[in-house]
Order: sequence, then structure tokens, then C-alpha cells
Amino acid sequence: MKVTIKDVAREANVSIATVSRVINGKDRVKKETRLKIEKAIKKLNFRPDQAARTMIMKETKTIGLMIPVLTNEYWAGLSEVIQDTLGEKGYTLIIGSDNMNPDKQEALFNVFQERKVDGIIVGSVLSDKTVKHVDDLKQEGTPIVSLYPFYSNVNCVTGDHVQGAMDAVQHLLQLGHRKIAYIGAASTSDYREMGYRNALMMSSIKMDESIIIKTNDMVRKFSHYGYESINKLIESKGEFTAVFCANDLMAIGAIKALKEAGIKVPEDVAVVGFDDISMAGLYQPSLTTVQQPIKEMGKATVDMLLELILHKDEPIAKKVTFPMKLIVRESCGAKKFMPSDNKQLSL
Amino acid sequence: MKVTIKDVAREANVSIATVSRVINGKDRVKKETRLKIEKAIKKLNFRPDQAARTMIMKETKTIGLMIPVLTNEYWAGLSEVIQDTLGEKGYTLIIGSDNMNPDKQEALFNVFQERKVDGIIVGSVLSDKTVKHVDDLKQEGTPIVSLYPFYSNVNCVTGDHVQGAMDAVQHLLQLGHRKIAYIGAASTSDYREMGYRNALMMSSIKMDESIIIKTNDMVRKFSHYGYESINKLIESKGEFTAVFCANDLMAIGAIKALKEAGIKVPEDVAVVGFDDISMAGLYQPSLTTVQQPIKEMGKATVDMLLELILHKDEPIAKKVTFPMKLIVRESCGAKKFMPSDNKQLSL
DNA sequence: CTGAAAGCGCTTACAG
DNA sequence: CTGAAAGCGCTTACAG
Repeated sequence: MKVTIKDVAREANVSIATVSRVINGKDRVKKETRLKIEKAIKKLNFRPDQAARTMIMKETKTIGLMIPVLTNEYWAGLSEVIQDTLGEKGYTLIIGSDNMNPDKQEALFNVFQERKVDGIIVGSVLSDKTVKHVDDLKQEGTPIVSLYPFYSNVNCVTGDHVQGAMDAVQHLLQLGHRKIAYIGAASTSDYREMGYRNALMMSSIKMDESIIIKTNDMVRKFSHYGYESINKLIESKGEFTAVFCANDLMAIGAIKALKEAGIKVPEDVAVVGFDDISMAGLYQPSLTTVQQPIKEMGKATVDMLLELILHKDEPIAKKVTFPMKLIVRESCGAKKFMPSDNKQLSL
Repeated sequence: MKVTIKDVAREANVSIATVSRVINGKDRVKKETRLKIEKAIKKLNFRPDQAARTMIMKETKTIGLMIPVLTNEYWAGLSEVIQDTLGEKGYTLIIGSDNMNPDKQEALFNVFQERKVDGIIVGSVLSDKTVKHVDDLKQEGTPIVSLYPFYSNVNCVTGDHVQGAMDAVQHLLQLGHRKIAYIGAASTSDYREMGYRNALMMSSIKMDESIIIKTNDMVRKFSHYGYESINKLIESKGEFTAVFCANDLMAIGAIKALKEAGIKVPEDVAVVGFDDISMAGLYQPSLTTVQQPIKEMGKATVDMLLELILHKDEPIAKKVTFPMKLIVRESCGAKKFMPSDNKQLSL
């Protein structure tokens, strides 16, 4: 049978109150008594019941994390960092992936509420239907940290996607590219598209909307989407010498499609991705991409959340932004740009 | 403030006992009363406190899952299936990755015990130090399902790694290969190595230990390990026309090294991987590999665990084995190169 | 069908 | 320094 505090008290010949004191190390306990109790705890292999503890202490030492998918290296990596960091501080993490399904988001919020988590980290993009839970939870006093700066009243840790995308596109510009296509998808990529547009604007390059591919549909197979998008570009006879993709999987799909169409990467077309998943360095050609400081971001997220848990009275939502880092690899390496496209000089 | 069952009782003008009955839908409650209570619950947005419930019901509706790493598509995929399946049945999953660190395994077991999880799924390979927890937990009556057939007294769901590896190597043999190298690592790959050896044996091919690369060290960067292993084979002038790698990441690293050494895949050397991660189909060349039925395995794992939770008296450890599927792609395909790649696109 | 009461395993003032 | 007792938010016999 499960060992309870009573068993320990009996074994050590003290009251349960004293055992409790030893467990929590708060009040003073005579050394002799303490040793006796510690021995009993060890002997019985006693572990205090979290549920009973939770009821009194009003804290569960549990954090909820909501992400879109676990089988995506970015989210898996971030989840792992968050979990490890929380673990060190005695917290347990409940990870929930919602597959971008509002019903699942709803269900997850309910789980978090039932489990009375001490705080919540939201990595998903919430739907209209579920975003109200954020307000409910805030009202209830449950601290929340978001990983996207979507919600004005919620604390947030995020990478500087706009800057990262700008850096990537500016790199292409410096290599001489003028016709740079963009492949992206729904809301998560908005900031990256902004960066793309900003960079072009700042170089006074006229936007060619015909080589900008995006969709509001939920994209599940990013690589497939990248692949299809290139085929669309080719079919529509879009002119481009480079492609900036909103993430690495799209970029890898794009390269595959380009190669199949007999277009060489990077010789004929340069490709840049985003995220620096581990495959980016292994792919052939290896992928130029933008790296997010996942570890630092994960830690900062946990720090911010725990801070919020300790001092619930933060009046204003804080936003912390991390810089991104351009990683230059083969897919758009320092290839010399063919000056064959004379017409581009007219830009 | 948090809404409790008392608030609902007051709002609905009944006793907390009746509210409890409505929540759990067990005893009969007059329809009128029920509606009144349901309205109150909705109005106050009440959710029963899991902790209080747990104390009485002796179940937490929580399952612990221990895996080596989350940033590995195989484990991420399996975790997601397990989580979804459990979610449907009203269970919450606590995922813990131990990074193959015995201390972390220990810590995770402690967390599982403190949280009084209703059951545990072990995907990690346990160290001598931590394997005793399995016995402790079994003694305590906590059901456990393992994802490797290592522990004789523990129920287990696993893929047929031996058969999968045999299929892969037999495929190479059918293509005419006779000098097939093997790249693998620590205990997780043992069964795959067995399959490799079995296949060679059954074809009466003498084992050439000089082209079998393995290690007992913890391998963290599989792709890097595959890369290094090929270089070792090349340095030692090992003769081989094909390589069977114990997982896809090793295979991808191997291909990279082969290419860098001027050896073409699959023309000069065929490569086969294992797992069928999503990148296997996207890599260039795409990877011939062995696919595990992750979804079915995840579901079977959950079913088996819940079964165990319901009927704790299973006398004998059951082992369920799933067949693997060989996926033939370019990296060792019987593929002749088609020069259809000639259509140049004017960009 | 419904309510009063006991009890789950802890923590924490309150006394001593 | 230590113990008796109240109480956390529920569920569930036990009465009615």
C-alpha cells in the first residue's frame, strides 16, 4: 500500500505535524528528531502526496504548455528546454499539442484549468474561439506567457522574426539578387513576410506580388507546401533568382521541386529558409537559414512565467524579443551572381 | 477567486453532495435539480478540482512517459500519438525526456511517484541504477508498459526491429550487394544489428567485422556519428558496396560523407536507413528505410496500459510486436538515372 | 432523490 | 521544539 505521512509518524514515534516540518524544512526541528524522521522516510520510501499538498498550498507546481505540433523540431526543442528549465525549479510540465485545431485548444485549456496549473505558456496561435480563455485565465489570476506578440495584454517572449527575415533577404540582396520570391503561410509567418517586404522596400525594389506565394489555409506539410509553391511559381512563369521561405521545411521542399525542374541550387536559384532545424545543415545543399536562440528563449520564457507566479501583480504586459542569427550555408552561398540578367540593372 | 463546489451548491440551492452527483453522473438526480445545477456550473464556469478528486478517488488520471529525447522525430511522433490517445480517454500525459542521463531518469521516476501517476510508459533504455525503480513501481502496483522488450517482467509494445532490419538487408542482397557495411550504436540498435547479421547468415555470407561500425558510447548526434563512421570505413579501406544504418539520421550523415568523398549514392554505394523520419522522403537522394507503425504502436501502448490500470492482476507480462515495413526509395533503389532532367527553365 | 458527515493526506496557525 | 486540531475541495456510504 501507499505510504502516508501517518506511517512515517508512527515509525518515527512523532506526530504527523513534525514529519511535515521535516519534509518542508521550514520550522525548527530538533536535530535528533529530524534524523529519526529522515531515517523513517528513507526506510519506508515515503514521498509526500502532491495532490494533498496542492489542496492546501494552492499551488500545483505544474505548468501547462500549448504548442501546435510536437513533431516539429522547433517546438520539440523549445518544449524540451522549457521542460528541463522548469524541472530544475521543481515544476512539472504538461505539454499539449493542438494540431491547430480549436477544439483541441479548448480541451487543453480545460485540462489546464482542471489541473489548476500555476501558469501557462502558449506557443499556439489561438483561434477566435479560444482566445477568450486567455482573458478568463488572466482574470482568474493564472499567469500566462505567450510565444507570439499577438495578445496585447499578455506577457511575451519571442524572436525578432521581422529582423531575422530582413537579414536573410538583405543577404540575398547583397549577393546581387533582385527578383526574390517569397513562400510563406498563415499567421505564424506574417512577421517573416513583413521582414521580407521591409528589406525589399528599403532597397527600393518594387514588390512583385506574382512571386509572393502565401495562403491562409492551415499548412500541415510544410515541405510539401514549399514543393507545390515552387511548381506554382514555375507554372506561372514567375521570374526569380532567389527564394526566401518562411521556414526550413518549406525551403527543403522548394529545393526538391527546383532540382526536379532542372534548376540548380544555388547556381540558378538561391534558397533561404528559417529556423535552422538540424536538417538544415545536413541537407544537400546545406541550407542558409535564420536561427532562433531556442535555449535562451525557453529559459527566458520560464523565468518570466515564474516571476509572474511569484508576483502576480505585474500591471503591464512585458515583451521580450530575442535577436535572430543568419546562418550562411551552401543554398545561397557567396556564389558570384551571373551578370547575364542585364535587364535587372534597370531597377 | 477560484470557484468551488460550495459556490455551485449555494448558487443552485442544493447540497454539495448533489452537485457532486451531477458532476459525476453516477447516482440518480431529479432532472429539474440537475438542470438547475448545470446552469449554476455554467454560470460560474466551475471545474472540479482535480487534486481534491484525486485524493479520494485514488487515481490521478495522469500517465507518465519517459523517453530519451523529444527532439527526435520518432519519439516526438510517438509521444504525440500517445498523448492524443490518452487525451481522448480523459487522461493527461506528463512527458519527460532524460537525455540518456541516469540522474534525470531517477528524477523522472520520482516525479511520477510524487504525482502518483496511474501508469507509466517507458521508452528510454534504463540504466542499472534506474531499472530498480521499475520493480519498486511494480510492487507498488503502478502499471508499466515498456517500448523495448528488455525487461522480462514488464508488458511491452515494440516494433519487430530484427525483422525490419532483415528485410532491409535482404533487399540489398537481392539487388546484388554482397559487401554490406553496418553502422549502429549502443543498446537501442542491438536488435537491428541482429537482423543485419541474420540476413547475412541466411545468405551464407561471411561476416566481415571490419565493416561493422558500432559503439557503446552514448550517441547524441546520430547524423554526425554516421558521417564519422563512413570516414572511418573509408580510412580503413573497408570494402563495401552498401551500408545499412541503424537509423535514418545516421544514414543521412553517411550519405553526406560518401558524397564528400566523391562516392555516389546509390550508383557507387547503396544506403539504407531505419525509422522513416519525414526527412527520409525529402532528402536527396531520398532514403530507403524501414518504417515503424508509430500510430498503431502508440495506440496499442495506451490500450495495454489502460487495460493494466483496470485489471491490475495481469499475472504474466505480455509482449506485443508490430511488423515493420520496408520503404524503397532512391538511396538504394533499382533506379537507373533518367536524363529527363534536361528541361532548362529560363528564369 | 437529497443532505449531513466522514475522510482522503497533507500544512499550518495555535497552544503548550 | 512538538502535538492536537482545523481545513483544503472533493466523493461516497449512510440515513432519511
